[in-house]
Amino acid sequence: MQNILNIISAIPLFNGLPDDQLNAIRQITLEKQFSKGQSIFSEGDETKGFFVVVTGRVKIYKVSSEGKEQILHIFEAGQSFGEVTVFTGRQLPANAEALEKSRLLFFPRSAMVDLVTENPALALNMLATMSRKLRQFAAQIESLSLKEIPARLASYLIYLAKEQGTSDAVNLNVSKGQLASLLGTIPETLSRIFAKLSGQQLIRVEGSRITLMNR
Amino acid sequence: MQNILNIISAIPLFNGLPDDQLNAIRQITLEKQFSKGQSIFSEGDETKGFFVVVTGRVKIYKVSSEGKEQILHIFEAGQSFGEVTVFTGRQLPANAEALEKSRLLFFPRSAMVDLVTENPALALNMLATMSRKLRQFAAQIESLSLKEIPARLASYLIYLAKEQGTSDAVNLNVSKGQLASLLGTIPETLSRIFAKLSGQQLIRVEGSRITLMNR
DNA sequence: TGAATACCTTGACTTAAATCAAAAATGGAT
DNA sequence: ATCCATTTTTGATTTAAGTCAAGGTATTCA
Repeated sequence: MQNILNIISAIPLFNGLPDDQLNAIRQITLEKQFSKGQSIFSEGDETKGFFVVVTGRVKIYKVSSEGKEQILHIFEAGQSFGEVTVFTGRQLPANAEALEKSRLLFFPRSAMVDLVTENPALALNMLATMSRKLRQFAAQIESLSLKEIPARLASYLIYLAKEQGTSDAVNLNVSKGQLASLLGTIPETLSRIFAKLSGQQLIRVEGSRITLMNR
Repeated sequence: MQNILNIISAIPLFNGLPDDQLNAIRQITLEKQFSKGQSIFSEGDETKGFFVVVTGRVKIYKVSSEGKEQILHIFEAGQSFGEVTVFTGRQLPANAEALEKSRLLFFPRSAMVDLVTENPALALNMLATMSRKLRQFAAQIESLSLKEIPARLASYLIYLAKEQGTSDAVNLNVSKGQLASLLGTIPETLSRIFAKLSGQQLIRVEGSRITLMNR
């Protein structure tokens, strides 16, 4: 098993913190394992702390009264989630589930509040992290309400290409059903859009590998 | 004119701060006036700081390439906006415009970062404020993608009733056109939905006064 | 007061996407 | 490999909401 201190120091949230602070953080860290499909927390649960992904992937989602699922975000290694209510102490606003076998670090709420209080650099890091999330959410709201689905898919593919450092071919890191939920639609519709865009020679779809032929 | 210190101490963001800190904040505060319809900042502008509404109302919105507007939020007295990029130093992700004659306080970025660094209580307040915004955004994403428009309108009316402390009658604080944008739709559609719900005796619409007859 | 402007509503039509249903493809597990 | 379960695709249909166009109602300002 990898040294927890090494893992912690590599997490963007804790970037640039002095060693004694990293050590203090290690003291309060708990390690948790989740298997594929396992629930991490549910909407309405009380906040106990927040998580950082060490390995694996976690989806954050909401479910409508009719059972339709909307994915808010998918978090990968190094990213934190669940901190939204750590500082307001309310109920969690969404569900979290492991998309695959995942190793997470857990930071209990009150200990974390203490640490942030004592450590301005940590507070600034957390503020920056939350700012980034707010920006992403604003983009997602824009996308959901202003763009039709082919345009949402296009921006997502371009975002993925940037993410993966490739300019013309991307690997979907989620199933097409999950992607549909992330884009705010359903698998049937997404499938038709893939077919349409392929027909127009805009993309080429080979399983979960998509080639962009015309940005 | 009201004492700036009094105003600052009444802002939720600065709740519970000691007097010397409030004084330090006053030192960096600038006061700005905006007339109805005046732009406060635009998407892509560089971040210079953030704002708190003293009087008036401000809308934060995005515009699609076809010119359709989506309101992300409307801020009223005591609420802050624009802090999303103060801690990451990137371009502003949306536009801000005064909905009416508004008096705002402006807090320059670098001075604010210094203050937060020196004052853990302020850092926690800011974290709590941003958490609340993240929660609201998550709710908005859910609403936009999981609910059809009559349901979005219903939740907004119920939210307004709670906000205004009335159980059965609410006053729309925005024009119906603005409300349409806030709900992610267009005035025509909203108008039809008002007509439909009135026909079903679920609400009664008298100008900007809505009576809820059946929650 | 009356004109001008902005705001709101209604109607006819179009369209994007959801639903329902079923077939095809994929991918593990034995 | 073969079977089973899940995921993905395709087809027919429905539906909610957007578009375009025109009329009505307020509001504001001179």
